[in-house]
Amino acid sequence: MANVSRALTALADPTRRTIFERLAAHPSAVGALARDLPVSRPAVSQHLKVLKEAGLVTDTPEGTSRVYRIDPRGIGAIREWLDQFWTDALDSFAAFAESETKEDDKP
Amino acid sequence: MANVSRALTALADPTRRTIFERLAAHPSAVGALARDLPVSRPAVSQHLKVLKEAGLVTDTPEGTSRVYRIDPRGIGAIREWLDQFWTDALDSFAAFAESETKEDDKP
DNA sequence: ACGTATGGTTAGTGGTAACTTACGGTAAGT
DNA sequence: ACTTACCGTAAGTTACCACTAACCATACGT
Repeated sequence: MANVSRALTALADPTRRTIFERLAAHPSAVGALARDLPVSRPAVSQHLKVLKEAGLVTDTPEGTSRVYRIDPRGIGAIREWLDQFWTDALDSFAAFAESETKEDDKP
Repeated sequence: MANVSRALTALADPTRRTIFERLAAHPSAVGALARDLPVSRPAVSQHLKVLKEAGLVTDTPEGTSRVYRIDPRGIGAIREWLDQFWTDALDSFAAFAESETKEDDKP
């Protein structure tokens, strides 16, 4: 719940979403990410820190480099949070839609 | 995709998440929401505008009032976006975890 | 031991977004 | 017609966030 808050704020930034999608394709190091992005390397490093604190990515030291990969638990937390409303929203919306169509039947 | 971007940025704000969760429980008007929130009524109105543009809520004029309800399509868009990485992330993470345990077997 | 390569951290700055106050607009009741 | 209730919009202020520049730390190769 509290982690969902940070996860959503983390994914709200377009640059962080790009980094996240890129890591979903294949794990990468900071420099490799910065080379293909229009921002500097420190910026990428800061974004990765936010993503890591949100539980969305994990880092592993690999020699002198540092490889970042996606942490499925972060995505899972958001999914669970969304599913909390999913069925209720569908039911509520279906009931509303039905009442609307009934409204149209009025003479 | 472009809508997912706005949906995520919309849900990133804590106040908007509160409004969203409250609407998930039961549809409400602007004034009713503002009465139970620590922000002014125009603030709630602005937040609802953002949520509406993100496809997360819908509004219906009801007499002099205006009732807001959740739009399931917004949640669905985020779910689909997440599912795009869900399986890949699980596979990638499982492979990484396995390689790590193999690493532990080394003498 | 020294140099190189790769990353993380801090200070400072520009832009953006959330909030309040004030105003205008529409619908129902008298 | 006037009043009341409900809502949206505009302008302005404040706070926060993303970014760059500069610096420090760590691991590999010679």
